[in-house]
Amino acid sequence: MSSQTKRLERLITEKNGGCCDSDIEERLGSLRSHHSEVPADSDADLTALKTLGSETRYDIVRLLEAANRELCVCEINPIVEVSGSAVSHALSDLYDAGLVTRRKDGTWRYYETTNRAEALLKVLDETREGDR
Amino acid sequence: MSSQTKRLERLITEKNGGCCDSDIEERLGSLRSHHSEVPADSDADLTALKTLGSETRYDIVRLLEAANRELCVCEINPIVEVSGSAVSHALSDLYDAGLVTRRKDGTWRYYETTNRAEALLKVLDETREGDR
DNA sequence: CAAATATATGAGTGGTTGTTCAACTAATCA
DNA sequence: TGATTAGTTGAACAACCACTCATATATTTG
Repeated sequence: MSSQTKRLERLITEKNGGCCDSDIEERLGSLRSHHSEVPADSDADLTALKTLGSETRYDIVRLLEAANRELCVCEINPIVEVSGSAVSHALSDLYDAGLVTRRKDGTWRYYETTNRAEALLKVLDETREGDR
Repeated sequence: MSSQTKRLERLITEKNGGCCDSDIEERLGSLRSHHSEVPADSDADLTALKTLGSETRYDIVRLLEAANRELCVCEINPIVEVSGSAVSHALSDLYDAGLVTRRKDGTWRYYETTNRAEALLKVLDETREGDR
């Protein structure tokens, strides 16, 4: 028995007044089944969170959301304090992560937030310091 | 004039048929004001996103959410595939980020998701591949 | 077609992050 | 008090990330 399950045995013993092997298996099985409920494409979730969780990219998405319309790269560039190249990298990452859409118009490129990005920002606004 | 604003001048010229310095200033001012709407504690947002955006920590929060009750560290340890120390680090980070609560009971430590964490997971579930 | 422009992409690099190992604290119990 | 146990913390290090610079692509214009 691993040291991990020994601790669990002790917890069950203390709580239930006793513990046999099947109790441990049952508890572990229950926890594992919870764990397997993790959505199939949790990778997409992780990418979205990771991508939005960097200052430059977060700033850009906030700007797009506040503007409430698609913005040209040349409108974003002068506002964000990194090189044009960094903005381009950031927008590309955001696009790959499903957080912005892209539209070409001649030599201009327009970006706009997706529902997912907007929903995430909304939740952040709504749960600010209102934690349990 | 910076190269950044030259591009913007060209965009306004093409779209409006003309562009003077005040047009550029007006557009820049508008964009800057949008940008300043970024919530005061965007740091907390960034921390939350960054913290939830790592596989181990995301897994733990998903487990806590699915269990729908507080879990002891010794219940989390056998499920997640990293060392107990890594789980402890992860839980500590999640706590600092406002994504889980902590409760001590003798030598045991119980963790549970916060509203913020639950709300974020819910949005991820609701916006999965339903992007615009 | 050549020049200019808007943006994208790749390589390189310093800084950040997630993990493990070892040492530590706090609580229980003999 | 000493031993045991649950969990935390710090140091160290490999892996990863975000930036800049240089270069490339695609579109428009002369």
